[in-house]
Amino acid sequence: MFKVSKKSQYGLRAMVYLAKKDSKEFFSLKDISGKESIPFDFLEKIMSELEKVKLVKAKKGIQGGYVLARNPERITAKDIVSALENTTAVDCSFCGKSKKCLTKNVWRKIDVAINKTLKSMTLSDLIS
Amino acid sequence: MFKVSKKSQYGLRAMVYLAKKDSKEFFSLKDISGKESIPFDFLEKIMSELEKVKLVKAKKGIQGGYVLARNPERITAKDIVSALENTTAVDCSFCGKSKKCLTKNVWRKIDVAINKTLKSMTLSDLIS
DNA sequence: ATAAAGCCGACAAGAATTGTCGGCTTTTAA
DNA sequence: TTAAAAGCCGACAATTCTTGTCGGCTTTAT
Ligand code: FES
Ligand code: FES
Repeated sequence: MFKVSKKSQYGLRAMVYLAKKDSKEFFSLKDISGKESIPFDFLEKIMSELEKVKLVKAKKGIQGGYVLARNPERITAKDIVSALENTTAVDCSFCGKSKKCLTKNVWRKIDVAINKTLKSMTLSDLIS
Repeated sequence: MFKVSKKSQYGLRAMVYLAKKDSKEFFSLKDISGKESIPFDFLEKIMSELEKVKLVKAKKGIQGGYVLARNPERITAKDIVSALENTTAVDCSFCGKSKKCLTKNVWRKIDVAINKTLKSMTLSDLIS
């Protein structure tokens, strides 16, 4: 519970890697997975998801790879994590039955705190 | 990821239930599990863990059950969740290899935010 | 003495996470 | 124009975590 998934760890590390380069150059999965010690096939899925939400651009073929889709200061940790996780913190099957639940507020506040924290950090912040 | 476990949901609900009663009376697993729709056997393990860290007192035999070990205003959501979960938010196998990791700060801040939030709410707050 | 409880350890089912594979398409460079 | 380098995609396998169950034991009030 509240444990950071490998997927998000890998995803954020890969994005920070690209942000550090800060160029129009494309970097391949092979390169990223090697430098960041991320399982190649797993990273492929991760980058594919990040591409679908337009955080990175992909190019096929020789000299292909990935590049950030926008400036590091316009990509937050939340953008990345939200793209990779089904981020519905509380999923309570009892909520329907209980008129006014005294515990829901706890989980809601945690949800808010997590999202606020994630939103407050951009890739640019992380590499500076 | 960052999903609230049933275990903590159940644990907190059970503790709030006891806090609402706010008496020296003992309430049985049967009672709590019935009123809060929590699987009996699962709740038994949960309460047993809460007893081990002295958040509740248990009494065996007829008329036995559980009661809060101290005042609701002296029990925080964090006390309860920490007792039930292995709460090491980040567990990164790459940390050893990377001299200075640019992403660790993200996870550390989230950890802080979660704990601060949990710590800020007592059972007494929740039932008022 | 008996019944109502909690205690404990083992274990089983289910779900989520993590990782792998094979074959496909696109792109570039020789 | 063809071969190699890359990304794309869907399926699936391994592992781990969560959730739940069970049987037998001990303690306690009546
Ligand atoms: S009833 Fe769903 S969180 Fe309380
Ligand atoms: S290397 Fe472990 S969190 Fe970055």
